[in-house]
Amino acid sequence: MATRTGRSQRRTEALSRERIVEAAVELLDAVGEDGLTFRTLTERLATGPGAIYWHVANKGELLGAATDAVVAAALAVEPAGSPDAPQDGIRAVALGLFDAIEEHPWLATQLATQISHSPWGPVAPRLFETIGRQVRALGVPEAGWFTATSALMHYILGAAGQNAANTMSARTLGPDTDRAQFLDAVSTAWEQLDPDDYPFTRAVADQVRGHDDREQFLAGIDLVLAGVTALHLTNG
Amino acid sequence: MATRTGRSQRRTEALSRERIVEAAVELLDAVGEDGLTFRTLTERLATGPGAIYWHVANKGELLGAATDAVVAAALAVEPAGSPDAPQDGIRAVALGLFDAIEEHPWLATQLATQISHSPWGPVAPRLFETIGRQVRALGVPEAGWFTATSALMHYILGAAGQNAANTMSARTLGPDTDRAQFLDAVSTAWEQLDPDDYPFTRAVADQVRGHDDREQFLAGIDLVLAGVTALHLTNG
DNA sequence: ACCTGAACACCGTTCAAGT
DNA sequence: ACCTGAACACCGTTCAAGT
Repeated sequence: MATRTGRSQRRTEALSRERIVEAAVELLDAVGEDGLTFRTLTERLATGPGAIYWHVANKGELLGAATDAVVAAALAVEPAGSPDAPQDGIRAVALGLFDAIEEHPWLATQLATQISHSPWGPVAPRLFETIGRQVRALGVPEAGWFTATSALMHYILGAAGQNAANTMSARTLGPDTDRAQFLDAVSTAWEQLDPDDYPFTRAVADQVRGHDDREQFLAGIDLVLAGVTALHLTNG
Repeated sequence: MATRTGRSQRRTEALSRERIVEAAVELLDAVGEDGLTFRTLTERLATGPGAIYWHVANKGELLGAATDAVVAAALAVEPAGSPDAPQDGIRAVALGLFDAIEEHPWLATQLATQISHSPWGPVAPRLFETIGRQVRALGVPEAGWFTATSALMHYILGAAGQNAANTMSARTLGPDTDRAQFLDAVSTAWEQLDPDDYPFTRAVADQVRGHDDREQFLAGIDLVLAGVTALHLTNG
């Protein structure tokens, strides 16, 4: 009668750091950040906590490794050949991260945590390098590399995370609630804010309705890119 | 002999949601996110967990209230009279948040968590409204309000958070480690990355050395503002 | 209405013991 | 070298009982 969730049989393959990280990612995707515990993880891997601690120092390191693995996979898809428009390279990287965060909603919070708890860890440099190469390909002079790359990085992480939050919220409202319905709900909620305290937000509420979020995300990228071009007189 | 930490005597003032939130902020500032527990909080307030749960639904709500309180205070300082250069309004708001995150480093992670866990909560609209008003004052046409405001908001939160992380890391390295020394350490670490995998980051490492972070932060703001101007032909 | 504090279920982590 | 699993300290939360 005891319900066997997943693969709780005796394990055949040997344990390894990669298998543990892989299981952690699957668990994060399936049950979210709060659902990943050493209990659920050991059950899934059919082992004990001590075995996991043999391969991984602690939970923080495990979350870091899971984050890095997903980010690395997302950035690896980046097309090698540069397209005719140099800005398409950045758009591709940005959309890759956008999709990854949407597919793994826990990624948004984890990226913020990783970057702010250990900026010297593997995640931050990986992101910085990938985005930075596209900035360089854009023809930005070296003096502007740091500013342009970090502006793009912060916008991408923030906007994609915000968007994943919207997707999650829509799911919470009901499994059949789609994005349009949710944006409609947000729009309506904003329109009901106090007119004295929130005149701007109320005024903008209507714009949110009917917006395609991917398009909106790219509009933000283009805005930052316009700033890069304006300040650095890139490819005239 | 028992060490009485802080004000663990019998409490005189009545408990209230505000007093609880205030104590939570003080505790977060003093001992960080992990140090705030219902144990430490009840000790500081000389009460029991049940008393706190009478005023606050759960820990998440408490963290949300603490975040909102600090953000509201930071944004309230915003100067009422608009200066001659319209961009100074945005710079003032941005620096206000920058300073708040630096003073309360837990704010960076919490802002990300709050915005991504409950975008309908008080924090996100408050930020959006305050930044948005400055965008409007800039003369941006209504069609661009949403894109411009969210681009600025995401850059501000990301860059200020990144910076707070640097400050914290410097403190971890040693109490007498100042920012210049830390940036030097980061610069050196980046220069030692694999040349094949991180050519861009290595090339930019030298720029990081000797940069003033506040100046760097404002450079990013100006980059996004340049994008706003370029795309919307604002106050040409 | 507001507060007390013991109790509960659960968490991350450790470690002596096995192979 | 790698894994087991009981045990530990601690956490957020509940709730019957008090005032």
